[in-house]
Amino acid sequence: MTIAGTGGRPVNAQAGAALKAAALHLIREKGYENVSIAAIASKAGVARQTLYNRWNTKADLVLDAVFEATHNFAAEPVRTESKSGPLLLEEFLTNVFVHLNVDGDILRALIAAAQQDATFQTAFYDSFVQPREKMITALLSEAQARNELSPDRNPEMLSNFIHGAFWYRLLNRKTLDTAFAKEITDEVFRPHADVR
Amino acid sequence: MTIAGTGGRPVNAQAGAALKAAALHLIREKGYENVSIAAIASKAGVARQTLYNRWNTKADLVLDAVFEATHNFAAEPVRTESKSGPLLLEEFLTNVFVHLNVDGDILRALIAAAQQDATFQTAFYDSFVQPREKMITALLSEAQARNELSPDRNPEMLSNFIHGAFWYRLLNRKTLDTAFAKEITDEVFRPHADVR
DNA sequence: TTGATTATTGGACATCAGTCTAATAATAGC
DNA sequence: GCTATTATTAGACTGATGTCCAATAATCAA
Repeated sequence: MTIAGTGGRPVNAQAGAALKAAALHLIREKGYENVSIAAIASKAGVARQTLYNRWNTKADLVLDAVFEATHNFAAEPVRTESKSGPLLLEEFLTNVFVHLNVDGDILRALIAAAQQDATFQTAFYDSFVQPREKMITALLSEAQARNELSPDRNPEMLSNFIHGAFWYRLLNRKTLDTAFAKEITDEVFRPHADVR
Repeated sequence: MTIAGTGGRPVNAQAGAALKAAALHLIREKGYENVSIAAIASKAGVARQTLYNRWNTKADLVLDAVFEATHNFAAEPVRTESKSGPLLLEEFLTNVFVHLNVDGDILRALIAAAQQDATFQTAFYDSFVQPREKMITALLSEAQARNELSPDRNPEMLSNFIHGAFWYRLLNRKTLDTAFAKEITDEVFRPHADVR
């Protein structure tokens, strides 16, 4: 443990921003696998070590970059008196799918990286996956409170199903469109028999 | 295009078997990411090029090896007069989860490899993913024919949901146990209101 | 201005995947 | 036995990741 001394050369914030921008630009152009760390550093006009000073792996950098660039995607759906649970879910999923049709390849690469690097896995889960899981869980719980969903159903489990449904399609490169958003919604909010 | 001539040194079948065995052994011991292709070839007592003569990547080799070693896992469920659709599904999922609790790390690595290599992705999907998807689709279609499932539900979509549910948990390293198999089954076969 | 401290840089280094090549080995047909 | 053919082997080579290091640059405190 070193005690932080005073002074010292300050971190160059521009370098970090340039690295994120370079990474996103190159990866959207050539694809995640075809962009080397050296290429990103070079395009950012920065030494390779500077990148490693900030992130452990390419995945950590890209997670940061894509998170920053798309924080408005898959945002908390805006609740309104007039919007029903099914409508909110369908809109949310449609938004997510729009994002995935743009950056789906990057997300597939990040999911892959998470399988190969336990440290990145928890970072990815905590900062990206888990929050979105909770958004849908909350949405479903509220729908349950409004009696749009049977009280004996488990919002967490349903959120698991919902995310699984489109992860599976994303990872197997099947289409994610509005029709699929509707199918998921219909399945979740399918009219059910009264319990006993 | 070369026309296959007669003669020539025959392929050494033992080399292929030794490579598959070495790969499985090393990977189960050290983990997929910690085993190099050179180490597999070395353990098999074979030149590295011999491995490349048979498979394009480590993933292709391991897919072959794990497929061969576990073809009895996730096998077609045995139908019986007395077994209901829910029971068949729950048993099937329980079997799959037993397998995943043994070789889940390998499958996560293969799913990751599929995201990084389009050629492997189709090989993996065609030989491994798709057949299992169809098993569950068939199981659900039969249940539908026996009126255990409403005719307005879509077995293919449900199979997508089911696989997604446990892929999602597998990829996020959450537990896959008998309780989860039951939860999936209950959700799929949940009593529904009559249509209209 | 000087000294301590921290960031950045450029380069070396080990390891790995994947491609390629020349030499050698094992077969079939003659 | 001889030739054509194909598989195997050992090794070289390129490009990539990740680690390490010494030199230099930029700041604070005195």
